[in-house]
Amino acid sequence: MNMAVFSIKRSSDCRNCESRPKNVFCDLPDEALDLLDRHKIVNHYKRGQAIFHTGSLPSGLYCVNSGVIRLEASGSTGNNHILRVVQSGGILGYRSLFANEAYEASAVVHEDSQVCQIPKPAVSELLAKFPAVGLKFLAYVSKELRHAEDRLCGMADKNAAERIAEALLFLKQNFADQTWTRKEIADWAGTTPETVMRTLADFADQDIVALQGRRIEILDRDALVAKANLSL
Amino acid sequence: MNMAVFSIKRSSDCRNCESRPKNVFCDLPDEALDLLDRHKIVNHYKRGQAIFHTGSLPSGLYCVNSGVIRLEASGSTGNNHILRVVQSGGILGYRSLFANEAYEASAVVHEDSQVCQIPKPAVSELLAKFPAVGLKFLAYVSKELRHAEDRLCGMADKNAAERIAEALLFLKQNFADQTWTRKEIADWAGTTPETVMRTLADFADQDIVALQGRRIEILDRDALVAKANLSL
DNA sequence: CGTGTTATTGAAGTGTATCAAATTGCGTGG
DNA sequence: CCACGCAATTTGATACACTTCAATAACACG
Repeated sequence: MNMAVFSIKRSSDCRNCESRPKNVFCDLPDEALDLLDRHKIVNHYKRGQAIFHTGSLPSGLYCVNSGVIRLEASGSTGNNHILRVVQSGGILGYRSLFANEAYEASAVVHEDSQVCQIPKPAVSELLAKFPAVGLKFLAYVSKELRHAEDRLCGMADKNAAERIAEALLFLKQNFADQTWTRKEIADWAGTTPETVMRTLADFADQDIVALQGRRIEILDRDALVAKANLSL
Repeated sequence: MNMAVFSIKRSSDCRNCESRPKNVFCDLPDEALDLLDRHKIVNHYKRGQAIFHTGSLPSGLYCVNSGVIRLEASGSTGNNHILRVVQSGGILGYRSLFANEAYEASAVVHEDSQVCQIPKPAVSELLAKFPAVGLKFLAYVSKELRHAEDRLCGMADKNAAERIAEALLFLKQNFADQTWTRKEIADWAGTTPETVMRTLADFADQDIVALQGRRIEILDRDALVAKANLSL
């Protein structure tokens, strides 16, 4: 919950940013990248730090350079939910900014990260001068909407084991070298750490995963896919 | 499941469309409205008809002129889910079009509707010539994303009664003169018709709602809000 | 005025949360 | 670098909210 940023500096330039080929700014002309360069603020965050908090108003976009960040929404009852997980090439804070709403979730650093903040006025200027960026974002948000609605359906007609299998596939596939606690898996799958544990033990019995301490290794990906009962 | 459209005609013009002030096209210049007018196709659909189906590819946008349309996703187990409900001023098919994906849900007419179809090329032209439209859509999709993620959290840490109370508030508030079956309420709230029934009976006992046959009248809105335990 | 759909109520079964307690593993500071 | 302390894991027992199945009643529609 420490919001302090332990290092602020101007990075060299966006043109050579290794995360750019993977994000919405991938094929911008140099002029646009210069615009970003002039206004961006490079920040470094350590694990556990929050980049922004639920309820506060967005002041710009966050472009993740390196590291991993969780988007967590905290329910009224104290339960947390991991809405999204973002890494190099991902963007944070776009939903609230474009909808002109307060943040619905907090961005918590999962692995030490370098993040560029692009102030709101610079984003506006970018969108005004390069409309193609807006369309890129439109596609990005639209895909995220599908993802959210998919999960919504899954919460309703999948059981805990199916959702946990799905969570394992998602987390391990996209963030292979990260460690995820039982609670984090539960917060993603919409269940409890105990149920995650029992399900993992069950999967281990069937040699689908291997549990070595708190590490989880997927042994039989196909079996896990079958367990997840994916609709798509 | 009848896809036949029982009437096709060109409407007078978008400028005088009574749904426009409520939608993303609200403050477009005349030139843009002319563009829409030249390309749009006005269709009429009857209750139960599908405007598009899960899995098929989008060929344009649908602008709802009048009527009510449900967006239904059918799960693998046969359960349906109502993802969104759209009426005059709403747009359909935008998510798939912008994400360049197949439809994730089917659009089923709930109340006889008049819908304008705007072919994909016309949408592209509109976005290219009037970038502000893209930003409008960006805000629209971003808000929808919040809605979906809100519901996602609700599915995880609310019980059936809370979700049903929420569903009643949503459906009755936005679509006051529509009738909703127990199954439709269940499909929205992520539960079963039986649980909806029992919860409604419970609410009726407490004089929160009145049940007259299959009509539902909300007697005590505040009590229902309390039952829903809204976070926002 | 039938006929199929929706509503309604009951009974039974179970998946999953909850609570609790012991154990393990990890990071931190001495 | 080791030991300590705390957080995460693990397992068990219990409870109950909800689904599921079933059967009757009410309604709406052609």
